[in-house]
Amino acid sequence: MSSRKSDSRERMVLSAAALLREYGASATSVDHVLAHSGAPRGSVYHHFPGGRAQLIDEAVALAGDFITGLIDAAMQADDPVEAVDAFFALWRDRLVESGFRAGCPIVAVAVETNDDAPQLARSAAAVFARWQEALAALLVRHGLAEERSLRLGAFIIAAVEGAVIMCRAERSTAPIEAAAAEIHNLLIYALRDRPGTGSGPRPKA
Amino acid sequence: MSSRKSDSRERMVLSAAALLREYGASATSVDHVLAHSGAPRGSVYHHFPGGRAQLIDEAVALAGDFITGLIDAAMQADDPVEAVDAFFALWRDRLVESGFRAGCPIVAVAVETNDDAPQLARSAAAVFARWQEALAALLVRHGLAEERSLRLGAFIIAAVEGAVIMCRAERSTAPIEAAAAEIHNLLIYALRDRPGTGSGPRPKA
DNA sequence: GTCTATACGAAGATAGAC
DNA sequence: GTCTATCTTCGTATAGAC
Repeated sequence: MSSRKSDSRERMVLSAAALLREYGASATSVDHVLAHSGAPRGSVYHHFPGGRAQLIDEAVALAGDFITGLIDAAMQADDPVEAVDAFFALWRDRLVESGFRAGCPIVAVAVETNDDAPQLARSAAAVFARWQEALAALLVRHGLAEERSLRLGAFIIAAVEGAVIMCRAERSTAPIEAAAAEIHNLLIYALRDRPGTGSGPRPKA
Repeated sequence: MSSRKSDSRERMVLSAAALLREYGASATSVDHVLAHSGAPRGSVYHHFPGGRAQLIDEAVALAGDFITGLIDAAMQADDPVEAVDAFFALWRDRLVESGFRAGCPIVAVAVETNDDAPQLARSAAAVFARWQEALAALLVRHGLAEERSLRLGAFIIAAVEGAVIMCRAERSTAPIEAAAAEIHNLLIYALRDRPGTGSGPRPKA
């Protein structure tokens, strides 16, 4: 090639995503990303002419795609209830492994974004929509109506995200385990009531 | 009295809470609070020797108490399902009235807080715990076991908070309405299954 | 693509007068 | 309780050399 491509750019986006997870959007400054990635300061605006906003935006897209992959993998389970259980377990493990420091990078951007960066809110919303569709597709495959499936998809994401915030604040897995157990119950009820099906497994205590 | 007490202090805490709701924790700077409240700059550290952290902390407590009052009022409904429906309606109305600008001030602090202000995470967690207890008390009064009631309390808060974040990002009430409908269903199932009770109302579509 | 240096503004916090 | 002035640090962004 005419010029050797460095990996600074990629490393910066990865670092930004990692910092978003653990420290939030405001704390994900250009300086911190440079320190975390080891990328050279001189090339920041060469790689990201849109400045910090572009960097954060790309980190949201990258983290969103990564988690979408995890969801898609979890949704391969035969039993839809098990699949959603696995989705919750994923987040619980992230919390525990990080000592309750790792939250959701998309939530961080969605919460801290204000009117002067409307693109970031749109990017976050797009990620949520993609996750919702992945969850809804699973439920549709198992016989639920599309409208109900989309509703449950949004609901599951809301429950996970809210629970992750609570777990970080109180440094405990209790909220996400409560959410997982209750979503588990609800899905069993929902799948049991679907047309043309005998009674399925009993809900948990 | 020996010295006339001004209301600058109270106004500053109120302004801080309002700014937390709409713009998040990082954007709730001392300057913005002063501009919003009209309080005099010279007396900030007279009223808040702990500086900005103390101001935010008091705003969390104030906003937390305010919302606790709203929850307690909603919980007075005879039917627990109606009570929780009212709780969701409360948040939905706040979103709509504010043009999807108002989120939850407690979540803002919980998400944006990092290791160098651990007290803020604790304050946020304390508010969540208080809300959880208020919701659980309602369910216990209507016959659910204490453990299940606390679990449902945490779950409902997680669902509300997650849904509010999604609603703000996509500027739509769909996520919180999905959460409200599914929690409604789940509560009907939970109350129907409680010991010594005939079948109650049917779940929504 | 990367370097150093720097401009510019915002934010938290303090000092000392009134 | 309130004022003005100031210090320091941090963060974004740009300039111009290499």
